[in-house]
Amino acid sequence: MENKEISNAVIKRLPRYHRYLGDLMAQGVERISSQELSIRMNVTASQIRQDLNNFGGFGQQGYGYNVAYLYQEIAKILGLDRENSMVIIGCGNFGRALANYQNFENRGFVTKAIFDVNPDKVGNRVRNIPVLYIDELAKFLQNNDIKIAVLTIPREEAVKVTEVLVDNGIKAIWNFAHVDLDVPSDVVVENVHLSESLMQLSYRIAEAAKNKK
Amino acid sequence: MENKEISNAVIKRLPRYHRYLGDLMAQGVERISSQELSIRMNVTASQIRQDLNNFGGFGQQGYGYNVAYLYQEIAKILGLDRENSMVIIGCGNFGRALANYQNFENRGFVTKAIFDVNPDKVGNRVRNIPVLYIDELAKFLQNNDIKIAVLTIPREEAVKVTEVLVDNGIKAIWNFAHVDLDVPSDVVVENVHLSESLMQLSYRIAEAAKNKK
DNA sequence: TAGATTGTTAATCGATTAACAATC
DNA sequence: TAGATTGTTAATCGATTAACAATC
Repeated sequence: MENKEISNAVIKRLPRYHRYLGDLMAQGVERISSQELSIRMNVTASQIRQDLNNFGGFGQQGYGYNVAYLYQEIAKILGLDRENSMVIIGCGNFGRALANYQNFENRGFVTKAIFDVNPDKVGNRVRNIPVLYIDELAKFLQNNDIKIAVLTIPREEAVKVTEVLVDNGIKAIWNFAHVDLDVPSDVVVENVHLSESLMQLSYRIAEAAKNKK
Repeated sequence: MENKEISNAVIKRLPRYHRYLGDLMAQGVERISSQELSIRMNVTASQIRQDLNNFGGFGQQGYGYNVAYLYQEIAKILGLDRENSMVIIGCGNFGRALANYQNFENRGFVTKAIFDVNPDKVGNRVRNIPVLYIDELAKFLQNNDIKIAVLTIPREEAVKVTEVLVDNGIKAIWNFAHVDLDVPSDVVVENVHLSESLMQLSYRIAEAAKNKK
């Protein structure tokens, strides 16, 4: 009820905590202090404690944090304790690459179908996931409980398909199209703008070159 | 010389300005005020003016900004006015997807070669880009002026290959491997952690579900 | 108990927004 | 010139870091 409104900065850091804790578990580490973890992750111990305390007290004074327990709690916070069914829109190189990525499935992100406009691709399977014709998307969404739609299609198509998705109750979109989608406030969009990421890298190269002079 | 140290928040927004200005150009818009642009981009006009003034005064009082000019200036700031040659390490689904992405080339990011451990893949071509054996990487870097190395390989391999890259003078890494690379301070790394992006989306889904109750 | 380390409050730092004088 | 809008300074807001009392 009383929602403290977690800041975006914190949310972005959660998956990284999850990863480091998973690595620690794999290394057989049982407990860790915010201090030790801060050194490994190259952040401040204060930040770690502040971040975690947004969600509750997971540690114990004088002891630190139990790695396995904290790992599990963060997984819960991130919603990794349930299945997130997905559809991928666009069976191009990217769509197929994502469909083939076993790792997502391990974390509960299961792709149920891939959709494409190209009739030649329809009927194929990618790692046992059926490729369906894009016109069947609306019906598919009505008949299946899909949590996430992944958009790996060009911008114009992405804008059009988003309407179909929203009209058919999709509440989460993972958007690889290079466009800002306009959706109702109860639909969450996570953008992956690869060309923007590449441009940031390019900026830093240019900056480094300038500083050398 | 006097480097004002541009904040990360600003750098992240630059590509988005670039995109919106490109769209405006395509729409035939010649001039735009920070106010108009702020409405389209859903940010404050103040932020736009502050951001741009980190790099110089590109506007004119009483007029606003010339779209084509500002577009070009931001492109320069982002280093898009020169060629950024790349190599892609890993000819899996992702490596091939990136190699096939024509859009990068249009912005000056040209892939010169793809490297892989699998001898079966070596000798093939992806859109005319040769696939070479990973053992030839060091020699290739010595004989070619490569700006960016793109890592689309598993984490353990990524860590190993990074050593080869750094030893052979690579100063920029676009890292798709789910690991934090340890590099000297003059090497810039831009991470694309897809599973972290997906987890953030998952968090927001979980959060929305909680708030509904 | 003494030592360690959390949870949390207070202080600092940085980024965003507001305001307005400068100027086209 | 009058109106519009920038460039920039000042005010506010939020996030990070420091400090320390609580407590295991």
